Order: sequence, then C-alpha cells, then structure tokens
Amino acid sequence: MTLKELAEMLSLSPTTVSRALNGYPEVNAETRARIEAAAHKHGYQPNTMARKLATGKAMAVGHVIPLGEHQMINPIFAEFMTGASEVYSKVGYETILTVVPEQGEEDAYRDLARRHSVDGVIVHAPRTGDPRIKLLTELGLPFVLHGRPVGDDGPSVCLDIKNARAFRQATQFLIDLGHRRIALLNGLEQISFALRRRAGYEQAMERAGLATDPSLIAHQEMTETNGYDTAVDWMRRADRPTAILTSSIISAIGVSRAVRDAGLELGRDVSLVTHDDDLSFLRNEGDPPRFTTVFSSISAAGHRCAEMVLDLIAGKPVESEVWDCKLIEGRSTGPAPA
Amino acid sequence: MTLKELAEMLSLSPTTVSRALNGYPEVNAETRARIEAAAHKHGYQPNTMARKLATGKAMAVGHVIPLGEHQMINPIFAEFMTGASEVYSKVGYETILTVVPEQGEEDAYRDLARRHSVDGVIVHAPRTGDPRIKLLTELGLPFVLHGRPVGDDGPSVCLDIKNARAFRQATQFLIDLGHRRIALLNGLEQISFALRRRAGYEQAMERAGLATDPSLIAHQEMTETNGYDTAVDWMRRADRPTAILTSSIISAIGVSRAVRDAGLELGRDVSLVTHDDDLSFLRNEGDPPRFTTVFSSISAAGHRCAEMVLDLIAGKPVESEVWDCKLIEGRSTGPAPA
DNA sequence: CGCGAAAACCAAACCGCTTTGAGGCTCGCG
DNA sequence: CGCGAGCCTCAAAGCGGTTTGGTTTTCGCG
Repeated sequence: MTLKELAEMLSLSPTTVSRALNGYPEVNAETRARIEAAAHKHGYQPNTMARKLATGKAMAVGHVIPLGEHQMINPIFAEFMTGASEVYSKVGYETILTVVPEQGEEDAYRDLARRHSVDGVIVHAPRTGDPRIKLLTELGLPFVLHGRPVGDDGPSVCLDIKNARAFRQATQFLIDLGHRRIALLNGLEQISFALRRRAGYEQAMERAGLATDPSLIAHQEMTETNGYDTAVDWMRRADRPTAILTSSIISAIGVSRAVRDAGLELGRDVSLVTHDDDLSFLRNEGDPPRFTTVFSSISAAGHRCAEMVLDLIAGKPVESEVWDCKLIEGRSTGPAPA
Repeated sequence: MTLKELAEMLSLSPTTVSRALNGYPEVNAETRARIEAAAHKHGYQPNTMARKLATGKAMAVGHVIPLGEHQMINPIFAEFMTGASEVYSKVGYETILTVVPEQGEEDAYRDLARRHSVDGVIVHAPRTGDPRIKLLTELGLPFVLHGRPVGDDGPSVCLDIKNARAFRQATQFLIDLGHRRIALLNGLEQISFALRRRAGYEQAMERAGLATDPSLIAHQEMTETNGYDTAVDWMRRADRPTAILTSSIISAIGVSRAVRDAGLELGRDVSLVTHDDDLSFLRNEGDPPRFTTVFSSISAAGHRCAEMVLDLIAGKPVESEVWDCKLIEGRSTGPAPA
C-alpha cells in the first residue's frame, strides 16, 4: 500500500493525503478524518526509505560500539542502549547499532556520516586524546558524549557522572572506617571515567595523609575473572589491603569470590565499595544491600543521552549534565580490622 | 557529494558512474578506474536512503528485543547481537535494534515490515504458542528463529542448541556421581529452551528411576539475585539437594554465593552444573574451570544466525541447524556426599 | 566495403514520499 | 454584484540513487 494508491482510492491527491497524515493544518477536518480512517483500515504505513529521502532526515541515531580486546563486549553498553532505544522508539526514531573492532571505529563514524544513515550519534567512553570528537565535529554529525572528554576538546555536549567525587567519597568513607591500605581496581586506564575515579581516590588518600601504593592500583577490563585474579594476588600478600574499591559490580563479584576463597569475610576482614551501574541482571539487592556502592543507573543515563541527542538533532540548545552518584551503605564494608 | 556531482566532475553520466561503482560489466576498465579514483579522492559514499529507495532493499536486519518484567534486559541478547552485527557490517548491512515492552513486540514487527525498514529479522527465544512466527509468515518478512519453536508452527528456519540432550547429559553426569536429589534452576517457563532443558532433566531422572521433586524445580528470570534467593531456600532444607543444575552462568554465580553463605562448599557438599553461553565478561575460566558446564557460545550463534538470515534474504536455501553442547568438567562437581 | 554484433555510454523513467507554488471555491463585505 | 481573503486541494518538482531502453562507436568478418 503506497501513498499514491491510498490517494487514488480516496479520489484525492497524494499531497492532501500526505498533509493529512502528517498533521498539517491546511486540510479539512472531515477530509482528514476520512483519510485517517482509510489509512488505518488498510494498514498504510509510509515507506521509511522514501520518507527519509524526501525529508533528508535519517530518523535514526547511531551507536558505534567497539569490541575490546578478547572480543569483549561491555554489558554496560547493552544496558545503556536499552534505555536509549526506548526513547528513540517513542518518537519514531530507529536505533542503528554498529559493532566494529576498536581500530575501525573512526571509519564507522565516517561511513555513517557520509552515507547519511543517521542524524546523530552517541559516543561511548571517551578516551585520552580521543580522535572521535574532532572527527565528528568535522563531519558535522551531532553527537552526545557519554562520559566527559579528557582535556579540552572544544565544546561538546556530554552526560557524565561525578566520577572523581564519587570515588573520593567512597575512599573517604573507607578512611573514616579506619582503613589505611586501600586498593583500587579500576577500568581500562585511558578511558575518561577511570582517570577521574583514580583522581578522586588519590585526592582522598592524599588529604588523609595516606600514601598510595602503586601495586594496589590495577587497570583492566572489568570482568569477573579479572576481578578475581587481581584480588587473589592482593589477598595473598602479607600486607594485604583491608579495603578495595572497584569500578564495576562485575569486578566486585570477582573480588568477593577471591576474598572468600582466601578464607576471609567481606565486610569484616576486607571491606569493598564498588561503583554500581544498576545492571538489571546483577542488581545489588538486599536490605541492607549486599555491597556498599556509589550508585548511578546506566540505563537512566542512556535514556537521558537519547533525549539529549534528539534535542541536538532538532536544533534545540542542549546543556551538558553531570550527575551525582549516591553512596549506599551495604554489607560489604565495616571497620578496619585491628 | 552526490552521484550527479561526481558524474559532472568527470564529464560522465550518472548512469555510468553508478555502474562503475557497483561493478557492472559494461564499463570500460579505464573509465572505471578513473571513476573509482575520483570517488575515493572525494570521499564519495552513496546516500543510503536513496539507494534503498531505488533498490527496494533496506540493507538492514532487525532485532526486536522485548523488555521483560522489571525492565530486565538479557545480557545474553547483547552478546548474541555482537556476533550478528559483525556479520552484517561486513556485507554492508545495518543492524536495527528495537527495544519494546513485551506486549508491544508484535506491533514492532508489523511496523518494521510495513515501513520496509528491514529486509529480515531475527526472532529471539520463541515461546509456547508464539504469535510472532505466524505474524512474520503473513507479513512475508524473512526471519530466523534463535531457538526452536515449540510445537508445530510450520516450516521456519531456526538455529538452536540441543537443550534437552545437554541437560540430560548434565543430569546423567550428576547421577553417575551418585547424586539423587538434583534441583533444576531454569529460565522462564514458557520459553522454548527452558522447556527442553527441563524435559532433558526429567528424562535422565526417570531413566535412572529417580523421582523429580517439584519443589526442586524453579523457573525464573536468570539474575544473580534470583539464583541466590532460590538456592538459599534450598540450602536451608533438611533434605537439601546435593546437586543443582542452572540455565545460566549468571544464576550459577548466585547459587554459588548461596552455597558458601550456607557454610557449604561447591564441588564437595553441593555439586553444580550450569549451562554456559560464554559471556565475555563472565567467562568460566581456570584449569580446570570454575564450573562444570554444558557449553555453547552465544556469540557464535549470533554470528551464524546472521549468516542464515542474510542467505534467506538473498533467496538462497537455508537449513535449520541444531548444535551440540559440550560438557566440560570443572571444579563445581564431585561425588555425592555420603 | 558493408553489415551486424559487441562495447561503451547516456537520457529518462522510476522508487515513494514531501513540499512548493498555484489554482478553484466559498464566503463576507462594501 | 464584485472582489479579495481564506480555505482546500492539486500538479509537479524534487530527494539521490538504480535501471531500462536506447544511441553511438568500434570492430570483426564475409
């Protein structure tokens, strides 16, 4: 069923039918009703491609997700995308997903822009010296950063959480409990959020006059196994840390397993504070919850980023946002052992 | 840069340029080279929308993923999609993601079909009496099922693993170790794979002359917390199971935590066999690995499903496939306690 | 030399929708 | 009654490609 057929069926011109269905004012109310009824009856839906071509809008937002080493796909992306996709769907936009090896990322954006496949994109996890920001600016493709850029990369719209602040608070919380040897299990070093979290941690340590031990800081992909392995090493040390900060609940689960395997108890022998993205399949449940966390919902972030990029596409002014994390006390922390 | 501009620049007709770039034979080799060079130099990429409209092909595959209750998004989908997206990208297809509340799923497919946004779709996790199969057949939209349909829903192409066989083997493995009280922690009841896994489990039990205790069978969304909560209950019972089967490594992690919290040890007091989809961020690592599993890579499945749907779109004949799972012995199983 | 076929290229139609610029009609008012 | 103002409706021109159906040129061969 095409617009033309529908128009013929109603003995009207395609113009009128198009206007009626798109809510333009210059159509008789009665005619409009007739057209809408017929469209609905015959299940007419405009051909997206034709409409896109005619309007020049792709009606789609792109998400390029890079495969890390080991084909690792961050489950956090998935959660974020869910939040975002819901928003797009609601306004008739499509979500276009491009999965590429990390080195192909720039080409992916370039292609999207040149082929006019999307009206805007979301850029995940900006890194140090990230080339994507400059590229997208040049390409003139509207974009929203999820995570603040590192350094000064010109004015771009981003949504981030207060990573430094959250980790400063978390560290302070542990210090207040009497901990002195505090380890940090962070995400990949060059990524913006990891840098900020580390900075927050170091600030708190410094303010308390505590030295940071480089061997108690690890940067790695946030998998359960990585968390486990690192924590196992730490637990074996004579001067083992009495508290650990982790950047993801996934690593935290690994750490938690290592602690037990070492015959120790979380919250008594070793304290743990983790960042919690509120992954739907790994919720930090219980009352009090299992882990002490700094919390910020990743799917809410996806939701908001989607709204922001849509506003950007619509030409509305958009302000960057930086959200607070919430410190939630759970059962994984306690006073430092004597 | 449009085709026309490029053609003018070269003093050629759009026809010739189009043919040259799309590899049609009726173009002088020399001319073709000239055209290709110019296209590359000016970074010409055909406008996707125009091309789609002209050819009538959307050059895209759709994945509709339903949000379960509690906004649960299955991380397994994410991993599957990664495998699939890579394949699409390689042949210049796009991945279109639609996230909808469960009840909106049918409309989502209907819209995709009527608007010609995609050339084909992947259907995830068919359920009992799944309306999607009939719908897509009616709509004439090529599709590949990930998971076998329940009952006879006409001829459709699917990719599945031998769920019943895997769980029969896993159960038999436990029985051979002397276990008698074996619990099953399964996925949501109406989903195809859960039904088959349960059937396999029951067959093995029956063959061994063992009664299945309905209170030792649970169907639920596969989250860590669900796994934990259920296992906690089981561990508290006087007649607690000595072995547990789980449908996902995520639940297995929850179970594992519950077992320890009960002061028991996995592989000694309680044995556990889980299905392992090989999630990249929750790999079952170690030597021997942490869990005894029935293994099948979900991203490989995504990869293959993508190839299948592309073949289907291309009009090639496609056969359904059912893959074997591999039983891998890890540290989570041992002889039944006396 | 003449003729038909093959090679190389092109003009124009088309895909299905939006949108511009132009009417035709009705109505109110001088 | 005549005329300008709205109100509706429409024909036609894009959007940027692909594809059909020529046309021109070259070439082989009797």
